[in-house]
Amino acid sequence: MKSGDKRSDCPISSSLDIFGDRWSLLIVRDLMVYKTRTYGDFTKSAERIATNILAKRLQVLEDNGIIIKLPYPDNKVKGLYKLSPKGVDLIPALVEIALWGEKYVSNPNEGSPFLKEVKKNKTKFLKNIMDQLSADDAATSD
Amino acid sequence: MKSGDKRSDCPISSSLDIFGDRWSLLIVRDLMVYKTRTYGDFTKSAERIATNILAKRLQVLEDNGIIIKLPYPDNKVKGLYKLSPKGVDLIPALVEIALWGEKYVSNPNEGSPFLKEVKKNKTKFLKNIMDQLSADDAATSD
DNA sequence: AATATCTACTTGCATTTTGCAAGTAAAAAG
DNA sequence: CTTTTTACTTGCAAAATGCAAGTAGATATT
Repeated sequence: MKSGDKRSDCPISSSLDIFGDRWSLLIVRDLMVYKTRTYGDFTKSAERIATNILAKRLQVLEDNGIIIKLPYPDNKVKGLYKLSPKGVDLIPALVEIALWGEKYVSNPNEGSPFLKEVKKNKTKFLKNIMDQLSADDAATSD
Repeated sequence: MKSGDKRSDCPISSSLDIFGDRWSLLIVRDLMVYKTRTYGDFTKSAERIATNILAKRLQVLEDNGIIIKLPYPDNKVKGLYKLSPKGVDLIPALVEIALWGEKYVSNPNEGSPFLKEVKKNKTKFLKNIMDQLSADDAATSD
């Protein structure tokens, strides 16, 4: 988990060194669904992450260039987190995990509208959402 | 990590409740690459998992129906682990994680032959490897 | 048959991570 | 000027991780 210690050169292993825990990908999920989030927003998600864990995960994700912290417009206390391009590129993996989870471990009667779209046309869904999040990137960088 | 406690109904969250740690998906990776492994084989992988952790992860993965433990032919000590169909279905997620890792956190000069194939034709690669592992399923179940 | 070795674990213990509850400091709102 | 909101930090108990060593039964060796 600390930056610098890679267990091996395997890309899967190196990836898991960064986000192989129970929380990191949920943060990415929230940023995929909502585009931007404040610290407080994250604490309100269904899984109820503890604030100390949240702070650490946000730091690791930021250190690894997966998320970006921006100042909140006209407010010096709040911050706004969003996915970087590197973070946006995690969406295909996230979607595959979601599909697996829905198939094998989810309540059958609560299919999310998101996953319904994914199953209708995965390629189209990915292009749409990734383009959208990338467009936000371009917008905020000027 | 214990069976039974789901943090929420989100399929991503529920999936991570099972394999959201630094080791589980490496076990799945080894079974994807090598088809079958003994306990000792796993301990020889590059990341050098400790034997107590390995035993626990194998148990959790077996409890969750992701891997299957078979007797080793003509040997009462050894066991042979392999992916179940549910485990085989994790391969698309694993491949996306590998692609992300190769793009962002891997040594640029060591592209695996596996990933080269994936990048040439992802759909074909997935079909081939998943069919192959499923065929092994059918063979061992009679 | 006796012994050594191999295989799959288990156990003990130190370290690290997680999780909960409470606290804090600065900005914003009233 | 006081209260509230926001983003954290801190202290501490519990759980997970990691290392090293131990064990028990099957297998190979002499």
